[in-house]
Amino acid sequence: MVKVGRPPQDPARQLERAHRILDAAAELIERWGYDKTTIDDVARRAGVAKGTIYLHWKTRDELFAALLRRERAHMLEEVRERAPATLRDLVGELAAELVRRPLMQAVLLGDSEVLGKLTRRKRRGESGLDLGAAFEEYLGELRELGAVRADRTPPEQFAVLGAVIYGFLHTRDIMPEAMRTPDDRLVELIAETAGLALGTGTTPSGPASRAIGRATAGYLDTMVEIARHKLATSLGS
Amino acid sequence: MVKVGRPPQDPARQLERAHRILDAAAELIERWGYDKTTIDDVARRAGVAKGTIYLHWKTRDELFAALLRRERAHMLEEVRERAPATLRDLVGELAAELVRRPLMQAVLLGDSEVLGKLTRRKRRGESGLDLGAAFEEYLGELRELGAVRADRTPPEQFAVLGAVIYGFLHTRDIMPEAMRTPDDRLVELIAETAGLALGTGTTPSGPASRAIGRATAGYLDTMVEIARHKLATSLGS
DNA sequence: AAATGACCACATAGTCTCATTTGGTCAAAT
DNA sequence: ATTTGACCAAATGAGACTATGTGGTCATTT
Repeated sequence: MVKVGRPPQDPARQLERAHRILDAAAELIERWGYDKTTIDDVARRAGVAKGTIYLHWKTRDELFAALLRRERAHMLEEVRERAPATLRDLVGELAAELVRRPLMQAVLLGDSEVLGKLTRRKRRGESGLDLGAAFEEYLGELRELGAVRADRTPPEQFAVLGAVIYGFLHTRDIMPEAMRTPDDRLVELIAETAGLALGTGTTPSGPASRAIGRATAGYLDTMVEIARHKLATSLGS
Repeated sequence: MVKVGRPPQDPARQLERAHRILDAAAELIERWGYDKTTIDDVARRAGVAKGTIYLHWKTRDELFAALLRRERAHMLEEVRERAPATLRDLVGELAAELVRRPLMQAVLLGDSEVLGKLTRRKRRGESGLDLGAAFEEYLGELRELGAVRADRTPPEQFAVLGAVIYGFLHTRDIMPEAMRTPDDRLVELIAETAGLALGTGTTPSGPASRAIGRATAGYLDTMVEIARHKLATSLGS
């Protein structure tokens, strides 16, 4: 009884290859934009044949969806690792990640230079809605803990936060590079503005403070979990 | 000695005609956008011949520049009339005017649907810079009066304000109409956010309060003056 | 002098054709 | 069982030419 055919591959190697392909895609997209990045380019850069890419994803769009999901998952994981304990800090960490992640920024701002034809498709498709729902829930908790103003509904709070983050990031990349606020200062301004706009301005008591930290950690756990799950789906596991 | 030729026209009638032309242009631009609005359309709607328009402005672009300047002057006059006495109220009145003026909003947001090819030209050409300079001066005064936080430079304050206004207005017209915050509530949110983000949170004393009112009125006077002057230039006087 | 609208140069939109590129498949190689 | 790259249909782009529409002018009219 002799063995025939090639033995099955190590799934870990396959995953590693998927990530290598995504790395290649990320570099190319950041440099040339979605429209001008071809599957052949990606394959060449990743050191695999074109067909191999189609072993992982059925279409070009799915490849890029996976890329964006991975980016989001990494971003959220990074934020969670920094363990922000308040809304203000959470926003700060989020902003800090955003300014160093061109892809996430492009998605947030709907930058057609980078996203090309898929500019308007992914926007409210997923990030918008369930990210919004979970966040509003989190805001509700904070409100009961007296950590955010009670004179606005959670959807309004969410709108405020969205406007602040969106506004700062967009004006940033409209500005002539010369007179641009340095990134780290910008992040501070975003965090502080969000804190002032949403917070109550009072210092919470010890127990309340711990509860706030727990709520924030919980929110991040949820988000990371969702992001990871969606990523896993996109990597075909 | 007999009179020859046609008697000179009443300058007041000419001005009235210029405004009629601008009215026509405004309606058409708001409806069809800059690119799709032709001089012929404007002439027909205003009830004058095409050549007449060129008696007022040398090029199409100058006509539209005049239109935008008139709009801005009207907006600022309106705001001044409401006599806001604090930064918060100033922002509120400004926002209220913006949400009801599609053209100003288009300029602020760089809406290419409306502005077409001239999207990126007028932006930092004038509104951006000298509006910015005068505003930063005003912020400096408020700061010395203890009405705004001293932990940020005026350019930073300006950036914050820009981001807030920009962010709210942009997210507003991205949103599906259904789940949009009502305009009046949105204006409140903008004003309040700006107040919280820039203000010191303290209630100023009587004299300080009056000084703040005076500074605000002074700023508006300056802006109205500049706007009127530029408008006058654009109407060929 | 003031106003007009026929007129022109020119940019843009449309159409057709031909050459190249690209997403996706699959028989062959390992 | 995996991986590959030659292969194909379909999309995209380049080129050449025409039709249309538009900003701006100016001889003519009032």
